[in-house]
Amino acid sequence: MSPRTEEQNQKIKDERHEQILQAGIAVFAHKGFAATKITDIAAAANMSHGLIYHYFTSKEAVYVAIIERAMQGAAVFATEALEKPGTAWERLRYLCERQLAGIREHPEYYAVIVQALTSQDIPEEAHAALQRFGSKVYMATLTLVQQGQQAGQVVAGDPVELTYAFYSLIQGIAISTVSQLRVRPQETTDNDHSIKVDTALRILKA
Amino acid sequence: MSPRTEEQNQKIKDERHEQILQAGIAVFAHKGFAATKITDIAAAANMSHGLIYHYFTSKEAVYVAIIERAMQGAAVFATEALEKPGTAWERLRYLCERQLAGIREHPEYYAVIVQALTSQDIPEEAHAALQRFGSKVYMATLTLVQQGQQAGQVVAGDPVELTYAFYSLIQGIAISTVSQLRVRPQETTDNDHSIKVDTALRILKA
DNA sequence: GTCTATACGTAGATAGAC
DNA sequence: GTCTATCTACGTATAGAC
Repeated sequence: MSPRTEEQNQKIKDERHEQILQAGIAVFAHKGFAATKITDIAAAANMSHGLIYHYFTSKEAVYVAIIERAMQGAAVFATEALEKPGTAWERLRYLCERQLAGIREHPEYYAVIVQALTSQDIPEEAHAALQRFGSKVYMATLTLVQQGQQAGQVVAGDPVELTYAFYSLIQGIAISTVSQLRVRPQETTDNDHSIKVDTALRILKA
Repeated sequence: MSPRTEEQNQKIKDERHEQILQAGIAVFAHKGFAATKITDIAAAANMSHGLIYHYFTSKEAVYVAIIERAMQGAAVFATEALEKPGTAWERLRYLCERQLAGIREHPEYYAVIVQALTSQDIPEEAHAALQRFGSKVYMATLTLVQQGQQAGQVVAGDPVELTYAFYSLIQGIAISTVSQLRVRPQETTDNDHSIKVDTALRILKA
C-alpha cells in the first residue's frame, strides 16, 4: 500500500470536480436551479452529498461554475466567427452552424442557459455571467449583421431588430429541442425535422 | 350588520380565487414553480398563506390552473386563425400578429409557459395541459403552412421543419422579452426594437 | 371567510469518523 | 479523500380561534 503522491491526489481532485460539474449540468438542465437538490447531483455523480461540499462551497457555487462554462462555450463561437476570414455572410453562416450544432450535440448546456434566462431566482453571479457573455454574443452578431447589410447580403432594415430576431430564433430552437428531449428522450427512428442552417438564416438573408 | 347573502359570498369567493391566480402568475413568472413559495403568492395577493389553502388544495393546484389558463389563451389564437376567412397567408399573418401582441401585452403568461416548457419538475397535470394545447397550436400552424405552400405564399420545403422553426421563433421572442423585462423592467424611452410581424414571417415567406 | 399557531417533512450545510 | 450522522432552517399543509 504505497501512499498517494501529490500528483495523484491532484488528479483525483480534478476528476471529482469535473464529475460534479457534469452531474450538475445533467440535473440542472432537467430541473432548474431551485428544484435541484444537492443529493440529486450527488446521486448523479455517484458520491455522497457531503463530498460535494468538499469541492464547492454551496449549491450556488456549483451552479455558477456551470453557467460560466456554458456561456463561455457559447461566446467562443461568436468570437471565432468575428475573427474568421471571409465575407460577413460566410461568417454569419459559420456562427449559425456552430450554434445549431451546439444545440444538437449538447442540449443540456443550452437548457441550463435558457432556464437561467427565464428565472429571477438564480444567484447574482450567475446572472452576471449570463449578461457578460450574452452581450458578447449579441454584439458579435450585430456586427456581422451590419457588415452583411453593407455588403448587400443581409436584408435591409433595423439591424438591432434583425439581430434580436435571429438571437431569439436560436434561443427558441434551444427550447424546442430541450422540451422535445423531455417528451421523447431517445427517439432516433423518426424523420429528422431539425432546423437547417439555411432555414434559420432566412430571417436575415437579403 | 346584515348577514351576507349567498350571492355576496360567492362574489367574494370568485374575487379571492382570481386574486390568487393573478398573484400566482406574477410570482411564478419571475421565479418558476419550484422557487415560488406559497407565502410569496399570499404576500402578492395580500392575504395569509392559510387562505390560499381554502381555495386551492395545494401549490400544484394553483400552478396547474395558471398553466391551463395561459395555454388556453394561446390556443384560442390558433383556432381563430384556422377558422378565419381569407388566404392562408393572411391567416398566418393574423396568428403571428396575435402571438406577438400577446407576448408584448402579457409577458407573464408567456414567461410561465416557457418556464414550464424547460422544466422537468412541474406537476404532471401541468405537463399534460402544455402538451394538449401546445399540439393544438402546432397543428394549426402546420395546416396554415401547408395551405400557404399550396397557394405559393409560403416557401417550399419540409412543412414540419418550417412550422417548427416558426414556432421556435415565437418561443424565442417570448424568452427574449421576458429576460429583458428582468434587466430593465420599465424602460419606455428607449427606441423600439421589438420584432415586427413581417420580420418574423420572413422565415416562412416565399 | 380569514387569520395565527403549529406539525411535519425535507433540504442545505457541517462535523467527525474512517 | 470520502462517508455517515447530525444540526438547523424553512416550506407545505393543517387545525383551531375569531
